[in-house]
Order: sequence, then structure tokens, then C-alpha cells
Amino acid sequence: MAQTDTVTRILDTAEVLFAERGFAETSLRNITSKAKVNLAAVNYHFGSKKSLIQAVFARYLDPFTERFHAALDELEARYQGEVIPLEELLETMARCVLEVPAERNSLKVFMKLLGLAYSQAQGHLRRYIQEHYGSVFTRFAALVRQATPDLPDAERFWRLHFMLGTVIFTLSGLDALRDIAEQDYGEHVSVRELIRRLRPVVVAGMNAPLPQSTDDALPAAG
Amino acid sequence: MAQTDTVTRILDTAEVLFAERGFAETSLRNITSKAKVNLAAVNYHFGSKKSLIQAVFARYLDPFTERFHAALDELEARYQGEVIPLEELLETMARCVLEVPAERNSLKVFMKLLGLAYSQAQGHLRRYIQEHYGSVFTRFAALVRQATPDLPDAERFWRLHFMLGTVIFTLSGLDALRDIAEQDYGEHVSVRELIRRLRPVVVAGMNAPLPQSTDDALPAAG
DNA sequence: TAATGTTTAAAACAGATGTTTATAGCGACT
DNA sequence: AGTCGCTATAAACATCTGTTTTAAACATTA
Repeated sequence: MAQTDTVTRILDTAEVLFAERGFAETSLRNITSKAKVNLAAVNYHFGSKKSLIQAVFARYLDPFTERFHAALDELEARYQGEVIPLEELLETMARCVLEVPAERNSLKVFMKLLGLAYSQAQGHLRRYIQEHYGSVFTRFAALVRQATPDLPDAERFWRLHFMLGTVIFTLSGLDALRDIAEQDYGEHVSVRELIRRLRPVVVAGMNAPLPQSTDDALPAAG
Repeated sequence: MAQTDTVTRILDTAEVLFAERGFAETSLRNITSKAKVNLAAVNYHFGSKKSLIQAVFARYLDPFTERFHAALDELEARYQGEVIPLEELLETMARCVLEVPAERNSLKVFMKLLGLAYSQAQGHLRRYIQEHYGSVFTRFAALVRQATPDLPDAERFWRLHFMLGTVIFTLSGLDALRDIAEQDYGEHVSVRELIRRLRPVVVAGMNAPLPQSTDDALPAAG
């Protein structure tokens, strides 16, 4: 079974290098040489570098969406039409996001990749993710809407993305932050502990009072 | 005054292209051709592409740190040794961050660049920024510490970065989010309004209750 | 005017990039 | 045995990269 071996070895190596240096900064030769695989193997098995990148994401996101849908099914069944509390929804999402990479001990890599997907993907990746995985988020957003009936739609939309930003930004830039934290406090922070710290902040952010409708004191911006 | 014109034309073009596509995806030929400047001019004036990138950041960050230090001076003088309230500190920082790009109507570009600095800078840029502008953040952090005496040091450290993540992530990925928001709500969001929305969320996050010390229900993570 | 230092211009450089091709190896089935 | 489909290999492809070099144009100063 040499072919499967080659494919997974390419994926395993690619995700690590992508997470470390980014997409453009990682050449196919970097990947294939480190994976001990022929250069042409990437184009043979995946077609192009773009498709490789998408495959790297799919290997995480496909199991995630499957799990997440299942978890939401279970949640809806348990609450029998009643409104699912916000904390329960957030908790469920967090659990599903963590489970998949946890099985491969690659949470750090996965988070870095998520961060890259937002910042480095001006084109194909953003489209790919939106096309393939947008529906899960839509379903989740609808449930959050029921859980926060007092929040105006637009406000909730933005707050969800604020929270997404907090989590992805933190966990994807974790290495750099951890370095600073260690040299400041001598304390080594685990991802698990970081999530414990994130939880009350995220919940408080979602439940924050509504902004005042008028605002000055800030300069105009183009 | 042809030389100044060339230099600023390079910087103006470079920052836009960097913000749009990232550093590695923007070639010097892209920059110089769009700026209607000779290719060799970049290496002549800046020495290298790396230095160009740093110069692009310096053009924002130098005025920012100057302003921010001055604003903090003024704040300390006004409060005469008394503790400066947290909201005042956050407000001041926000104002300073916004003022510089506001003068050039380039807030969007600046925020994108900040996002890139976090996610794309594995090497020289992160070092450059930390070296040149780390002291302002240290000063700010010390003031925030006085403003939040009940927060453990580590907790405050992380929450500051959580909030930084929220803001940078949101404003740097603004275009993509704005597209989604518009197609969902038909509402066009200005940066100014986004900041109005961000404020209560950030404050609530900083003031969130402390996390419980033990935690289960989440899978282990490497 | 002549000389000097600075900026632009065009071409060339060596190296790296993603992708393709042509060839060989291998296992399976008729 | 022989053929077919799939995979691995090595070499070559054209293109793009950042950087240098050479020469010309320019402005400034003596």
C-alpha cells in the first residue's frame, strides 16, 4: 500500500510546514524532500499546490463538520424544541473543534492553519472553506440566535465573529504568546488551560451590554 | 524632489499590495510596475525587500508610538498619580491607533498589515516590531495593571492579548466579514461603527469573572 | 564649465518556483 | 506470458523571484 503511504506522508509533512511558515513560503520541494517523496507526487496525487492546501484543510474540517452536526443533532434532541443555552452551544463547538486534532496530537498545527486561512487566504481557500463548510456555521448561528433573543441580528453576527477572532487569534499565535508569557511569568501554559481562561471572556463578550447608539471621541476613518 | 516622490510612491504602493495579498505573494515587480518606478529603485532606496516591509510598518508605527507615549503622559499628568480607569486606557489606545491611518484614509490597510504582522511574520518582522515598539506596550501594560488590581497578573496578560486578538482579527479581516454581513443584512458597516460595537465586548471581556480553577469536559490537547 | 554625487533606466544574473513529460517499476487479471 | 492500470522516479520546462550590474540622465556644487 505504497500509494496511501505517500499521500498521507505528503499531507502530514505539508500541514506542519504550512503551519510553521505559511503557504507561499513553503515550496513543494520543501514538502517532498522532508516527506522523502518524489517531487512530482504532489501534482500526481493532488493535481496542484492549491488542491494540496485544500486537502490539508479537508482532512481536519470534514471530520469536524460531521462531528459538529452530530453533536448539534444530539443537543436538539436532548432539548426537545426548547431553547439550547448559549454556554451549551459554545461548549459543544469548542469540544468538536478540539476533538479532531486531539486524536492526532496536532491541535497546535490545526489552530495555526485556521489562523492562516483567515489571514493568508485572499482567494481560493476562503472560497473553498465557505463553500464546503459554510452550512454548519449557518446552522450553528441559527441556534445561537434562539439562545440570544435579546440581541439584534447584526449585533449577534458581529459578536460571534469577535469571539471567533479571539479564539483563533489566540490559539494560532500561541507559540509567540507563550514565549512572552513564559519569559514574563515563568509559567508554561497548556492549550487546555488557555481554553479555560478563554471561556469566561467569550461568554462575557457575548453577553455584554448593547453599545450606545451614538459615538464621538474617535476620529473618522476611511 | 524626485527622490522623495519615488520613495513615497514605493511605500504607498507596497502597503496596499502587501495588505491585499501578503508579503510573499507580492513581488517587487508588482510594486514597482504599479508604482511606475524602476525595479532597481527598491533595492537602491531600501536595500532589500525585508527592509521595505519594515519601512512600511515604521511609517505607521513611529508616529503611533510617539502619539501614544504623549497621550499616556497627558493621561498620567491628568490623574496625578491616581489610578487611570481601564476604559480610559483602552479608549486612549484606540484613539491613537486610529489617528495615524485616519490622516491618510488608510485604516483598512493598516489593520490588514497588523494582522499580517501577527500571522505571516515568523521571523524578521516580529523581531523588528518587538525591538522597536515593545516598550510602549510594556508601559501600557503596567498602567492596565494598576487599573485592574483584582486580576492576577497572568490572567490580565492573557486577557489583554485576547482583546488584541479580537480587534486585530476583526478589523484586519474586515473586507471578508463585511461582504458576508452585507449579503446577510444588507447593511454596510463602517469601521467607526464596528469600533462602537467592539467597545462593550472588549470591556466586558476584560471584566469577566475569573475562570474556575478546575476543568473537565474538554478533550486533552497536545 | 567641469566635476561630483545622486537617481533612473534597462538588462542580466543566479536561483527557486510550480508543473509537465517521458520512463521505469510494480501488481493484478486474462 | 502478456497486457493493463497505477505509482514512483528523474529530468526538463517555462516562468518568476530578489538582487546586481552597467550605463545614462540629472542636479548640485565648486
